Amino acid sequence: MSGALRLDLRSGMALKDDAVRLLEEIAAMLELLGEDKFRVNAHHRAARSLEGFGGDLESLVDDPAKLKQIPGIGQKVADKIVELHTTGRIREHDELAARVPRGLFDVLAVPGLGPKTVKAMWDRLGVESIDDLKRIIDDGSILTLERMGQRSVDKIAASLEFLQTSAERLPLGLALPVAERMVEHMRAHKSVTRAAYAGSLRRGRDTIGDIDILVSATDAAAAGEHFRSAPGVVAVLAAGESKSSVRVALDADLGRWGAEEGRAVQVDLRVVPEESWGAALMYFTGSKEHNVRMRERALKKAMTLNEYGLFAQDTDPEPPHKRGIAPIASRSEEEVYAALDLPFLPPEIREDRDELNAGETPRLVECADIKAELHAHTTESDGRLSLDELVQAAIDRGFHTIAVTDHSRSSAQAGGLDVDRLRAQREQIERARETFQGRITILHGCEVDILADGALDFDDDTLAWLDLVVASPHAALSQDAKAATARLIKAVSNPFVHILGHPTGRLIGRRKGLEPAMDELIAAAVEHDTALEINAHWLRLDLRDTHVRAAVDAGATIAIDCDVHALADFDNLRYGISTARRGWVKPEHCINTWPAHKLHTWLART
DNA sequence: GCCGTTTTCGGCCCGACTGTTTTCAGTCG
Repeated sequence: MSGALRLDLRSGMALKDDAVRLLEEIAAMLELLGEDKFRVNAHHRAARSLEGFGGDLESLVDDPAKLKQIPGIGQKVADKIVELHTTGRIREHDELAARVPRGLFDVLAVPGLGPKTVKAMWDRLGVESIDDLKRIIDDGSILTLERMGQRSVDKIAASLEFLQTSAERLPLGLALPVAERMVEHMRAHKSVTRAAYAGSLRRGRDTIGDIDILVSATDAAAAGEHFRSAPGVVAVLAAGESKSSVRVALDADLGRWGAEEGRAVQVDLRVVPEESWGAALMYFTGSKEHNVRMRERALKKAMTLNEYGLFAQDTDPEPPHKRGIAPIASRSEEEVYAALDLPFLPPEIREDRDELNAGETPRLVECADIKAELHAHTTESDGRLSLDELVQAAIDRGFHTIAVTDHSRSSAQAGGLDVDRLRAQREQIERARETFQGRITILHGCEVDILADGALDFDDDTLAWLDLVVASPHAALSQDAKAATARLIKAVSNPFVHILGHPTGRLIGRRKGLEPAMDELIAAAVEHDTALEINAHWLRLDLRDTHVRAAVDAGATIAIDCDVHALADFDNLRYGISTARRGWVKPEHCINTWPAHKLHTWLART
């Protein structure tokens, strides 16, 4: 196959996704073959760094020097990415794959099994798949391995069971309520002085692997016991002095998400002394990569950082907190950052994406900044709120503007409006404007379908007549990257379109959505002054964080909208805000924060 | 394999828990 043809086939995010996967696999295979651990780690790190890279790999591949500017990517990995781009393969990966059975990746994914154990199973017992693992458990031969007793086997068997039900990461919107209940549960205990959730949940990632709960308590043992007996706990995985792990059933409060029944989420508890709260919260909030950077920075300043605090470095191998040494900083995160000559960094940006060079604490957008909802449905299409109910809900939230944006005709399953119904809706809008006069601005908009070829559902006259146009893709969401790029660029280039709604159409864990060349789409949005939406529903969060960062860097305008269909959807704002903050969105970038006059002037620009 | 406000060579973050061990290896975050 020629390079040119291959180039056409590979675009959008495909190259990045493939590179991340192959680099991770190279790392895993090197590890299973017992290769140098620093080389293994370098591949892990390159993959993680690439994953967080928001730009288009495509545009960098012609200039390997630019590839090398991505942290963790040096000459060798850059060469591999170029090789992947031009040939569709990485020779080193092929060679390793010929030596390491693919099924071992599944075995490696079993909680509690790491490379050392899997390698021993493979070398000594010929395990090459999950089925082989089950076989050596059933026939008892697993017990012949070094350091392998019945208790370990029982844990592996339980992990295999767990994998059947909870292999995927959990959407933020399902995890956060569980975490908040657990924090409340811990605060209710008399010995608990502080409680908070940490981890990727506190960083606001769109999905989370497990929930981290941090508490300080006067009686650590009692707090741990209280934790392990919380409502919903279905299994206790670990019960140490300062650390406990449990699994909590998820199906208790899922309501309309019946499909999630039977799932469980792991919740970890750490009990720390009150005086270490800040260092511990920082440590357990992560990310891992951010923490590594922080420790490296501490070392350069002759200090050492752990979850108990920041300490002056010495040569004693015993951890400083066990020797009664007073930390330089530990009580609050602010204190620790300050001692390392850093501004406080909000949890959402702690991803080792250059945040240590921020200079000052960035003023990121907050829920309280949001003064307008610009994407909302009523009973006229597939919403559950009447027009008056919608408007009242917006007033209750202190908004100065609410836009009514029911679906257009092509979204027939959602009761989309044709031109006649849309025109007729204006009468309702006018009546509501009288009813709520002086209390809020009601905009008559529409969420107009972007058809597969990028054409919109209504002609320009109709679009121009509306106060606000949200253009969104709803169908043909599996078209190839090239078609998707052209389609979305055509939409944002339409002078009557104000906002590109849920640009990719992804549904987290369920549907991948479109994969346009994001740099090109962002550039077009900047050129035509079209806002890119962060759809706040926790199943969408679309744009995703890394693309938001790329958009902000390119000078794009952002809209954060709840895509309201029911009253509770307004509460999804927090998830959209998390994603925005992860993308370094400041209030001035986001049209929903603008004062009424500025927003209305911007909308009326055409 | 990456990286450099002490370095282009020689380093590479830190601690808790578990299970199997008479002192520690493996895993996890």
